[in-house]
Amino acid sequence: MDVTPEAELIDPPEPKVDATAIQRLLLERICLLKYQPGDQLKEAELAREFGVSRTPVRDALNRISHLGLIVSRNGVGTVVVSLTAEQIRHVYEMRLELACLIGRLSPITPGPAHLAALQRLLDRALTMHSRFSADDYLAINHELNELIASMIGNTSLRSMWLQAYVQAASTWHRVADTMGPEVSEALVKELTDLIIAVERGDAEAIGYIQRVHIGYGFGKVKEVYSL
Amino acid sequence: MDVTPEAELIDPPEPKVDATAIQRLLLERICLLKYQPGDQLKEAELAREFGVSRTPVRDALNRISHLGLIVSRNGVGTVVVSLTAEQIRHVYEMRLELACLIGRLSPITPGPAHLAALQRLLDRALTMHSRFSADDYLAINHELNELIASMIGNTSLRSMWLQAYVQAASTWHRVADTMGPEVSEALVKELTDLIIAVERGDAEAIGYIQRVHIGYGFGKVKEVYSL
DNA sequence: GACAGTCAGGCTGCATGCAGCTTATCGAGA
DNA sequence: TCTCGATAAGCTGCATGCAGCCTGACTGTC
Repeated sequence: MDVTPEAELIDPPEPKVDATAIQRLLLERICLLKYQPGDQLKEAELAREFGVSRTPVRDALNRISHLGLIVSRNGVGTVVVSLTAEQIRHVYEMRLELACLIGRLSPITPGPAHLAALQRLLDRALTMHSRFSADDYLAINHELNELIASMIGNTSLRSMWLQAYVQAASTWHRVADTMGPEVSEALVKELTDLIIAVERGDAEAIGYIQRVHIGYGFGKVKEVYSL
Repeated sequence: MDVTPEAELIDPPEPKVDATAIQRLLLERICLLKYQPGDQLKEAELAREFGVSRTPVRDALNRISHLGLIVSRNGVGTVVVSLTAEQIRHVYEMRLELACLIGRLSPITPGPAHLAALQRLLDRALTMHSRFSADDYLAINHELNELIASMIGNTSLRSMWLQAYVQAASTWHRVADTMGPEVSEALVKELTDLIIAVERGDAEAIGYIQRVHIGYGFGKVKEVYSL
């Protein structure tokens, strides 16, 4: 990991990294399973990686601590924790309910931008379908979720939706190994359904499509965690 | 733990204040309207008050920043922000839905401890009823909400319930002035209903009682904010 | 060989100083 | 008098050093 000063001058990969950027990066890494339960997030190490001091890293860790996905203990370290089986079930049961609220609380009708974004995701999903990759699947799913969030009119619901998504995503590390092309097909079908719903301007359908998809994922999680 | 009398006279009455304690205190002050929108939470000032440096204060502020009730801007300061009328409506609509989920997602049957706590709150509410005080009302309501949260079995729902409560509570500063004995009566009725439900072991009723109460509060908020 | 005690290494929590940004105030010029 | 620019004060963001707490390894003893 030692880098010569010369190499450091040559390799400044992340310009302008502040606490907010670090927060987003850490959360993304958790969702994309770059960090998995048990991994240690050492402040000094992350500070070196981002080329900053420990302070903004600490700030970022504090800001995402409310999600319950990381725990800092004095003298020990900051580790990514795995939700208990009960917590996982609770999060998924909650997501099923939240999905149904998307169409009921201040629904917004998606525009052409949403449709185009969905088309792009569908293209990527179809491309991946020929050669499945868990990482790609997670990335597409991640972007899809943010897109769905942007279609949620109720700001409070949107916040909780994103929160529950991150918590659920953090549990997929044990599912990722068992994932095959069938989840890719399910993703294609989900995106197709969403595109149809958006084309028809059926905002209410979006939530229910999400509910179906979450239920599907819940089933896979149940198997792995024997809930 | 023993302190010399001299030190006790000099020292502030808050021993062992770390970032977690400051976090709880700040949130409580927001819920109890000690801090209102527009107020500045200066790190240095809070640090002096709690007898610590700016660092744990910063950590506490960062941890509660996800609620959207405070905003820090470089060079300006950290201020308590007022939710927009739309956000307030969204939070309340969300709380109405969350209340209905209490009895559906992993309901837990309250025990004698919950009943006793409710009785104590009812006593305090009845005492206050003879001489109304907005501060006392908010304090009782605050403790009641934490008690309700302890009756929510689904951990994810509990977290979101508390989150939505804090956001709603931060908007009551404009309602507090118009509050009179009638809200005290409503609180007494709510507590009475809750006690009856708990005595009957009717866990499902708790959520619906809450929903009624939230709807009542929503009505008052609507008037003040002309939603 | 087993076990308990000790010590060193490493990590987070906290204190403190500096830099950068923003705003308000004051003064000079038109 | 009004306007605009400079300046100073204050706040947050960041860097850095120290203290306290855990843990794991090592060693001396039984």
